[in-house]
Amino acid sequence: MKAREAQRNQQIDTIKAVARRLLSESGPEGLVLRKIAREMNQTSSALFRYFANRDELLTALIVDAYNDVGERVETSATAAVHLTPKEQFVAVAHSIRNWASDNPHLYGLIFGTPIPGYVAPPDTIAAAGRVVAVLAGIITAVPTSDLMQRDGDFRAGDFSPGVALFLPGYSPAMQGRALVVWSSLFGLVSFELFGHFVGSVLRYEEFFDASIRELWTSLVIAT
Amino acid sequence: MKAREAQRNQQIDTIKAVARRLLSESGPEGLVLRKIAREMNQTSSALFRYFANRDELLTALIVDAYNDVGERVETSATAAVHLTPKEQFVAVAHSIRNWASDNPHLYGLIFGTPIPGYVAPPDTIAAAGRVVAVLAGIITAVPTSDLMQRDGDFRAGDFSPGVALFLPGYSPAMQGRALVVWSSLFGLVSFELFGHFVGSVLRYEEFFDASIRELWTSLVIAT
DNA sequence: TGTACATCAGTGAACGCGCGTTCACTGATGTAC
DNA sequence: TGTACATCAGTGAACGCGCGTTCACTGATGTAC
Repeated sequence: MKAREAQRNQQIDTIKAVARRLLSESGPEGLVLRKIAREMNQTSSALFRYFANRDELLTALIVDAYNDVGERVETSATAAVHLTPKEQFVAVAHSIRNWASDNPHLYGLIFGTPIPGYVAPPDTIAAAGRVVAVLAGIITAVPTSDLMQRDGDFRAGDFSPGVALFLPGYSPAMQGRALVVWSSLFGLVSFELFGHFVGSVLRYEEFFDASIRELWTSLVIAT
Repeated sequence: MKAREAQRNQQIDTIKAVARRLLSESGPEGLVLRKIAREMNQTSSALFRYFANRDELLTALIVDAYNDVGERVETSATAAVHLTPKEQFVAVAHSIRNWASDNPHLYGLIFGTPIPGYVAPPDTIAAAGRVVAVLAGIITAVPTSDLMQRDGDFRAGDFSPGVALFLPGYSPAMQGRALVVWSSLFGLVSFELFGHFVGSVLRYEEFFDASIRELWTSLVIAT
């Protein structure tokens, strides 16, 4: 029972690894079961012992991807815990960007255009929350007196309990700004990865670093 | 010559219209030449009179999409020309968001995950510049004394002549902030459209409005 | 400890399907004198 | 204005290909007494 189960798990890992490589080479439509089987010197029908169908494999890859960024982000946050919140934020932002450029195909899978007809299962949602939790945690570490007080145009009631879960007790304005910073961070990564900065930005990493610091200033009072 | 040419153009338009519908229903991989032909009650080989191959049709759709947002943005900017720069920016931002939610499949095509192996032809680049030009134009309309003076972490030389073309004579910090605002705007739209705000945001349009105003404050001195 | 039985991994053939693209062709529409 | 010729749109058959998934099967690995 032990040996068989271990071998089974290893087989699943191999399938996913090959699938990831195909994905990176030719995108979601290049993710072809028969190709995977061929690369493993197996019959395509053998794959159905491990995944009921193509969609199930795709889902596994997506969940893995979320957990992969999640882990990377958590690690970098832990390593930066002795730094100022701002530097923690910068470190975490870079870890997201690095993960994205190490795994552009996976990044595209989870932060790019959704695959039509594909519906994310609950697993995905839990895994997706890890990055958000880390980012919210950093904001939580900022002394309340340092936080931006201005209310801006965010009014109460614009948000659901979702944000409040991560930033309980914070003003709607603060929650709103946090959401903006969160999505802006991914907007920067997407624009770089998807080629929209070509011709406009030269040294991407430096630009990203400065941009992230710029975003942070919308959360705290200028020092 | 006249009649035949007109009919030809109309035929091209029909093909593209059907292609867009298929795209919206089942994404890029649902864009199948034989399906298009079937819907037009034609043979699939007839399509090759109008597009040399599938890629050429895709390119046409992409260029059209860029021009479509471009036009929409230019129209809304013209209509808002009598307003303050901030309100112009807000108006233009909403026009982008509205276009995106009217044409989510086209938005995904140009601002989502790039199609692997597909290389954008120069036509695309020119068309893509229209939105950028409008956004830069609004910044240009702000009196210099109202612009954010702080340099932040943006240093000279981080950018290529690309930005300078749209914002000539502005400080690297200002150019950098403009790039951040630009990508953040699309980050907000993408997160909303691609489902990453589900559970966190309730009233999307209000949230977007407030977010855009928040972004603007990074460009101008608080009033 | 050895044997009978159950479980599981992988095979190989097949089903039914759809795709992009080519090519020789027909027939209608336009052009030139 | 009428006729000969050229251009173009669309046809239909075919090429070569690959796909996801099913199913009856073999043979090896584990389990229970």
